[in-house]
Amino acid sequence: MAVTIHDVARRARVSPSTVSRALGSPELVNGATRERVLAAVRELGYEPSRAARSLITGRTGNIGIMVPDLGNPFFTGVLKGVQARARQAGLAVFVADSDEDPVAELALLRAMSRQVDGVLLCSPSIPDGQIVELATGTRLVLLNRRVRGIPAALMDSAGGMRQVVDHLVALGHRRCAYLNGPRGSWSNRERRRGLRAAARGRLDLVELGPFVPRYEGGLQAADLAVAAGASAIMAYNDVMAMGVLTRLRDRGVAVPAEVSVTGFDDLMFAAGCAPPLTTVAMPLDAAGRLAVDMMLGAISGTAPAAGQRELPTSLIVRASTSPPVLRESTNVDLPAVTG
Amino acid sequence: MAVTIHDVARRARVSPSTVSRALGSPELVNGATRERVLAAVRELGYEPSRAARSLITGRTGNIGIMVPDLGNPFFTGVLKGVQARARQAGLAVFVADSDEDPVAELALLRAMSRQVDGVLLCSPSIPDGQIVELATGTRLVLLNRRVRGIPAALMDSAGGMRQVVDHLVALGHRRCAYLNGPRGSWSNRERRRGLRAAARGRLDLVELGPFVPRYEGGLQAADLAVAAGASAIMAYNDVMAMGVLTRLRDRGVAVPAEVSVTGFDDLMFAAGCAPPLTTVAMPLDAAGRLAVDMMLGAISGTAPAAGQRELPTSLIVRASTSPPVLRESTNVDLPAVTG
DNA sequence: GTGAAAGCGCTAACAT
DNA sequence: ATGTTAGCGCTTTCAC
Repeated sequence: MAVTIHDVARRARVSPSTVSRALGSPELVNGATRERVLAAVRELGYEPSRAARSLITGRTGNIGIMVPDLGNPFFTGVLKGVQARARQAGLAVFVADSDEDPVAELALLRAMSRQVDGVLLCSPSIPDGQIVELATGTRLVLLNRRVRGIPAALMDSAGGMRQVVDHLVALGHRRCAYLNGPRGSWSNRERRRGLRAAARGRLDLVELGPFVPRYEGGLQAADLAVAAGASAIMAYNDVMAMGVLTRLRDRGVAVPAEVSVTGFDDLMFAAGCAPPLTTVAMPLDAAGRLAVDMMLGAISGTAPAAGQRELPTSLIVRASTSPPVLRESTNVDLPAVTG
Repeated sequence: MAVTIHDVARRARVSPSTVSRALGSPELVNGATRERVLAAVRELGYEPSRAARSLITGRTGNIGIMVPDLGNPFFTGVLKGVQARARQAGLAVFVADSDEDPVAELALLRAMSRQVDGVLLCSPSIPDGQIVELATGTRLVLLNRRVRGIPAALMDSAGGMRQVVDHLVALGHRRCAYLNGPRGSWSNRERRRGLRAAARGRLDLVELGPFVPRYEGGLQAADLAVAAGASAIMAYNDVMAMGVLTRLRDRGVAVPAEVSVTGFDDLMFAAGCAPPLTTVAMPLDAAGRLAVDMMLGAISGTAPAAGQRELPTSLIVRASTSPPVLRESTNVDLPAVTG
């Protein structure tokens, strides 16, 4: 078996409580004794049992994070920030992937709840009511989702969408398509909300979808957007935008000359695709860290439990957007030729 | 406080031991009693404390996974498989991101060791000796790395590289560049090993680098490869290959007409970049699952502790490779014009 | 088939 | 400043 506090105590010729104190509240023990204890700890390679400790303190030193898909760089970006901040705070991180299955999600959450001090929840799709219910049994901090009364680390998606619209309007676009993400998604609702507000009276907005928020969804959506006569296509996220770019290229539609395309998220490859994608950068890492900080506050009881903090987003302009020159001239010429 | 086994016992009018048995070894308790207990469990929403349980059983029901970078889709791909299989087995997963820092890695491993039954280690860079040492104190399963005597879930990188070489040779390439990944990386050694073995006598091989295995590394490497007169560029991984594609496009070098490019890993965007990338698919998910299975075997003590299993890889041919036609003709023409 | 008792490794009163 | 005691919630002998 592993070395216990008794082994250390025996070796340092003190009682177990002194060892415990030397480790947890060093100021309470005599300097010389402390040295002896610490030496014994080092020699034996002693590491306290978290299980035993948590049994008595009621705290585990662990937090959990639940995400819908570990294959999605959006969530792993957040996870990376969570992990980094948790490490600094001496917390270990449980990760659970619900695979977008709400039933599995609830089960995982239940199983997790007993061995964490709180859980960070990335769940775009489960209903508000269930989240509220969950929050009664488990300390919860929401990520990228706003529910009344539950603390949350948010990213200003609506603001990001507004920046996209401002950009396209400034370029001269008048008729634009939005490719909706999943129907129940909070992110999609937010993005669409910001979009509609910004577009009102300035932009002829065609809403398409919902589509699956993947490459395939983009392939499918591209044709619909072209058929709708949009001079710019705003995709729900970068992955869909990639699909759009591919499909347009295959059909011989020039980007951005004939159609402009925007994404959302600024994933790593957004800079590297062809053409480089104009998109909205989300502060994933910062949001992850913020969520942990809020959790830390909630655990220690110092912070107001229900704060919601929102991080700014920013438009990254690259080469996939331009004024709608060629298409405008096509529109103008064609009637002339035909008529 | 949360509901304990005593609460359930009182409600079901039995002793705590009976509750424990009803949950853990149902066959040992009378049918009617069991029903009563299970009902009480349900009504109270009882969830056993893992901490208390592990204190006595010596098992935690947790496993840990250590990766060098959660921002890298390669590792999150593995993580996804790990998570899925662990969930099936009723294990919870701790995740730690060492951020490629060997010192942090050791510290995290130590901190983790007491609260997991074993750890899955993805560590391309720490020395073999340290891994062996680690394995004495902690149950270890290696991922994508082979160290004598330590169980491991492997992917046949060398075989993947051989397929790349076969493909390029078949297309008629004779002079190819390999862009090395990080110097100390086990993956890079394996890929290079497979490459050299396959290239011997068939290919004029130019080795460049090491480069940082990122987009920027590819940008940098592309120029060197072109200068070296290679008709095909084999990148250490897809992310570097993306950088290569971008740089070549910016310089007006046609892919694959003038230069063929290959990647490694078959990340999601490899199909969506321009041109779609010929690359080697790694069984990330399967490797993650396999590693958990091996861990399960090691924990239950049934499996031979030091097995190493290797999963096959497969070449995915897309549009970034072709016979070196244009370049050949350029080579032929240019001297004629100049001379 | 069920209950009583002991103890896993640790911390937090309470003594000294 | 240090030791003693009790018990966190659970499983597991050992009786019955």
